Amino acid sequence: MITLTDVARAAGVGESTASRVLRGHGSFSAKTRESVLIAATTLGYVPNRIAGTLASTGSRLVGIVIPSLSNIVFPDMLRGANTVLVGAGFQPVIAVTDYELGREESLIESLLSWRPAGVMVAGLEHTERASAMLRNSGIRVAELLDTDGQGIDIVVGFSNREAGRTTARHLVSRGYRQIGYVGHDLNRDLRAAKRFAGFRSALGETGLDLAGEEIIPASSSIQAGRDGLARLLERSTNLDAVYFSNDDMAIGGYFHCLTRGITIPDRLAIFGYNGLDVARSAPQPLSTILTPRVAVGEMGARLVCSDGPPTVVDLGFELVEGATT
Amino acid sequence: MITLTDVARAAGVGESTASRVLRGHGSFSAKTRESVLIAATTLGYVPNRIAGTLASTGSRLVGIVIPSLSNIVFPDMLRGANTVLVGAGFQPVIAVTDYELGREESLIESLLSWRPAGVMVAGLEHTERASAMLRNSGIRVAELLDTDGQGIDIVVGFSNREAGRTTARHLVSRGYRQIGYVGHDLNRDLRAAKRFAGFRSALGETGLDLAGEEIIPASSSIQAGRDGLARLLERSTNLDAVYFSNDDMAIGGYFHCLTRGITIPDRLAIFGYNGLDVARSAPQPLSTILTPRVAVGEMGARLVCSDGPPTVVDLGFELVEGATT
DNA sequence: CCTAAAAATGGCAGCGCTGCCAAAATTTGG
DNA sequence: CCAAATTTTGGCAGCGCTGCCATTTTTAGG
Repeated sequence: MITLTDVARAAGVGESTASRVLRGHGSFSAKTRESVLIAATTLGYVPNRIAGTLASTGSRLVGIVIPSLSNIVFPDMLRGANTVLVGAGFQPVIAVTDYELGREESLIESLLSWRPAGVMVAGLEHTERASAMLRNSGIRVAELLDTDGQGIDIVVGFSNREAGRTTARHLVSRGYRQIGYVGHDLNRDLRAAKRFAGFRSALGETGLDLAGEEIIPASSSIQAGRDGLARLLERSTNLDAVYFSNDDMAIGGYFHCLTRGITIPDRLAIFGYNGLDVARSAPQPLSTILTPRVAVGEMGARLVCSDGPPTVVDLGFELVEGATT
Repeated sequence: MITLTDVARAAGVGESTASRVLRGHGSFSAKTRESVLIAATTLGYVPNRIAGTLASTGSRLVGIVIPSLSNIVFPDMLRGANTVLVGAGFQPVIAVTDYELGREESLIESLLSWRPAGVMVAGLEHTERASAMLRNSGIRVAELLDTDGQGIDIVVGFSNREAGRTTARHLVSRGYRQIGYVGHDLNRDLRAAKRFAGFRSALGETGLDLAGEEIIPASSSIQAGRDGLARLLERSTNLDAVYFSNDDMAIGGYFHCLTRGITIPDRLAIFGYNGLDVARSAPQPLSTILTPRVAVGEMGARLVCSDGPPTVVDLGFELVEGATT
């Protein structure tokens, strides 16, 4: 493997000179520059950032911890973060927790051992030890996609609880009274649980109660939404609206209605969460809450790369009145 | 920052002993183990893998280069790779090229500077220099999701060309004769271009010609498929089937038909590619080619972590007869 | 042409850890 | 109880690079 020393020798200069040329740091003559560059190219030199990082201080790595890659929300956020990070000269290192806090803890530990410049993690809930590690790491920590709780350093997101509340108020104001819920595993998806909690509480404040609920014990999917709604409607025949834990589930519900010839929104209203493309482009655009996922990733990345005091940024959400309520 | 030396001193042992205990390598007494572990915990020691990697040889990093995070195909593949990689003690480092070969080149360069244990990259097409860097890197290189071409080391995927051909033969055997195509930017998505090429050539072999095509210059999306089909049908009114560049596009087309009351498959047949959930769970399951994306990621990761001769693994694909042809 | 200031350069000590090796401690077997 | 075998341990030289500093070369100014 070609090292900087090899390049320096081939170019007939000292290694620190070669290093300066290759990094464009400090001063060197045009002639020197030339010969070093030629030597590097000729030898096919690939710098060793491991060594570079150890020698200097601070890597250009940023750790990103997300629960899943299957739920498009996280790739979306990742995309926003990636754009900003790469633009600022950082490399993302991703870790996927599968919605398990224990795994999150060990992944965070492992990420920190790479001495990243910062860490971005989805959500505010972590194990005691994970929180402690993040707090003591001495690097910037951004917690994303949720503002319902106490953050460590940087928090960028929106209130899931409030999203649930907003949905409930919307449905009630539209005249729906027999409202059901179809959701997925809430023990793992803590943010979906917060939405549901907000939804129930706002519903309660209007004097209403949930007219039925169906929670499937798996992760969210279109098929799960289809099956969930089918089961719910078997039990609760008089529903006039259903709130789904997210758009995937809601689209499944929508498909179920199409299949069964259930008229939307007259016979049944449907409301989702996320504002996915598929929801927007459906024959009847889904009524949903549009979340700024990409923007959260961008803003989180921007803040992680900067310094400043701990910050909370609420990017809000937007209720999209589709054709299903 | 706490170093191994600090831990060793606190535990009253030498640093190599502390290192052995912490890594569970070599031999040490139970008593020593105890005191080192206590010291490490007390001090909140976080190992520095940068230093560790430099001192030993070879990192536990694996670079993954993909064109996009928006197209679910890549997160799917990533998921498969991630599972295997993490299971084998590796950390993925991802880089997103935005379908630009030039950017791919510089990302590969940057990844290699982390001295990864291996690299996984989507596709077989790279710039001259990127190929050279990969070839000379001395590490395992897996090229994924495509087998139509010459690989560098490990190739895991399936033939996109053949997928296109299979689709054409299927449509023809089903009796369709006026077949159109709706696609997205083929200059960037090389694999979609290969499918289209295969499709056309197989169609030609049966004596047929494409009855119309509409290529939108943007990346694929449901809305693009909707708009694309709408435009195509304006021009070519007598089509009996349409092949879409992928399922996102096809679902868009499906939605267009639902909206316009175009009966599927009687008035118009629709065929996609990928086998996405949304396609499978739609009221009329989409006829499509199911690709083993997750398995490709898994297998690629497995091979990248092992040693052995250069290999090509064709994982094939499956034609799923839905309700839209 | 000489001196002072500025620019360019090279040497070398680490960064924190691992791997090697020799030394010390312990166990085994007779 | 002792020698031999085995286990445990610590010292130290790097891994390849950067940052500091001293030295050399060049340029500027008189």
